[in-house]
Amino acid sequence: MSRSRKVEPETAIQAAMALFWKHGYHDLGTRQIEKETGITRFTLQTVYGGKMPLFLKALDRYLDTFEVHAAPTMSDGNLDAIAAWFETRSDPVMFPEVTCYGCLLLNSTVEFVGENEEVNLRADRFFDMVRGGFRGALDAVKETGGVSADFDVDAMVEVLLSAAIGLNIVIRASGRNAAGADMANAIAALVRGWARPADV
Amino acid sequence: MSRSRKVEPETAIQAAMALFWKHGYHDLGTRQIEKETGITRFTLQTVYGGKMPLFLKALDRYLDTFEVHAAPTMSDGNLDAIAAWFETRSDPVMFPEVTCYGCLLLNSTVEFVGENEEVNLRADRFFDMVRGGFRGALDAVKETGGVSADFDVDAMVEVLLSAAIGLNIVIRASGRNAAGADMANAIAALVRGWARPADV
DNA sequence: TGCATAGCTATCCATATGGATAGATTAGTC
DNA sequence: GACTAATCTATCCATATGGATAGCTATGCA
Repeated sequence: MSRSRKVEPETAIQAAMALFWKHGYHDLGTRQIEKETGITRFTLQTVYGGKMPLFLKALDRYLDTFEVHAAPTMSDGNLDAIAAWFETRSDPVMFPEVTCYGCLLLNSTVEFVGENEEVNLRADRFFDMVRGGFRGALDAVKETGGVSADFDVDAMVEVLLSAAIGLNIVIRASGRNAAGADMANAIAALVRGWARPADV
Repeated sequence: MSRSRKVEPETAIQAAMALFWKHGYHDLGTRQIEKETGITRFTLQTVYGGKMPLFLKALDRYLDTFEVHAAPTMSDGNLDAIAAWFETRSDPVMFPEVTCYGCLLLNSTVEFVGENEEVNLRADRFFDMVRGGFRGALDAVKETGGVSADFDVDAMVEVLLSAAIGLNIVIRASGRNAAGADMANAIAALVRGWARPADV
C-alpha cells in the first residue's frame, strides 16, 4: 500500500481552520500553512486541490462544528437561555484560543466582500443558521407567553443577529474574548428585559 | 518652482480612501492605486511615504469625515433621532457608492486583528466616537424623561454599538446598502420601543 | 523479499509585490 | 531665457506568492 500521511487529515484541517480564522485568506501563505499544520505543500495541491479548496473545506468544517456546538438552538421558550448564549460568548468554555479571533465566517465575509460565490454560499448557510436559531427561540418564548402578544419576533431576530455580529467583531478587534464582556452582558440584559412585565 | 501634481492631493486621498474601503489593505496593490487614483507610484513613496502611511492617512480622513457627517451626535433627547440614524444607514443620502462596503474602520479592524498599533489607535478613536455619541444621545433622552428612570444607559450604549457594527457588516457582506434595511428597521423599532410606556 | 502506491523533499517557475532610482518634463523665479 | 525644484515615466530589484514536477522514501500486501 501507500505511505501514511505525516499528520492526520482531521488534525490538519482543524489546524488549517485555526490559521484561516486568525489570519484570513490573503494574509496566509501556503508555506506558513505547511509550517504550522504539517500539511505539505505537495499534499495541499494533490489532496486538497490548492489553497482555496482547503479554505472552503475549513469553512465547511467550521460551519459543521458551529451548527452542532455553537449556533443558537435554544427552543425551551426561555429568554434566559438566549441571554446566556450571549454571555457565554465572552467567556467560552470551548476553543477560547480561536474564538478570540471572532467568527471565521464573519471574518471571511468581510474579507471577500460578497465577491466570491463559494464564500457567499457558506455565508448564506451561516446567516440562515443564526437567524433560524434566534427565530426558533423567540417563537418558543412567545408561544409560552414569555413575551407580550405584540412582540415582533421577526424584527427582534434581526436585532439579535446584529448584536451577535457586533459582539464577534469587537472580540476580534482586541483578540480577547473578555473584551466582549460588557457588550455581551448588555445584550443579555436587553433580552431579559423583554420578559412580560407581569413575569418579572 | 516645481512641477504641479497630476491630481489634487485632496482628490487623490479621497480616491485612495474609497479603494481601501472596498478592497482593504493587503488586497490592494500600489499599481492598482496608481491606476485608479492617479497617484504615481513615485509620488506614493516620496510624498506619502509608502503604502501604509497612505492607508493610515486615508483612515484619518475617514474618521474626520465620519466625525462631522456620520457619527451619532443627536443630543436632542429624542429616541426618534437615534432610530432615524439607523434607518438612514440602509438608504444613505451621502456616498452610497462607498458606504455599501460597510465601514472602513470596522473593515480595517477586522483585517488587522488588533495587531497593528497605528490601526488600533484609529479604532480606539472610532469606538470612542460611536460610544460617546450614543451615550450623549441616551443621556439626553433619559434626562428629558423619554425613558423610564431605571433605564440602563451604559448597557444600551453597548447594545447600540453592537447593532451598528452588525448592520455595517451585513451591508458589506452583500455590497448593497439596501441589504441592511430589515435590520436597520428592526433596530429602529427596538429603540422606539424604549419610550416610557406613558408616552407611547 | 520485492513491488506498487502514495506521501515527502527539494527544486523550479511565472507572476505579483512594495520599493528604489535614473533620466525626462514641467513649472515658477531670477 | 536659464536655472531650480518637484513631479513624471520607465525601469530595476529583492522578495514572496501559488503552483508544478522530479526523484527519494516509507508503507503494507503479494
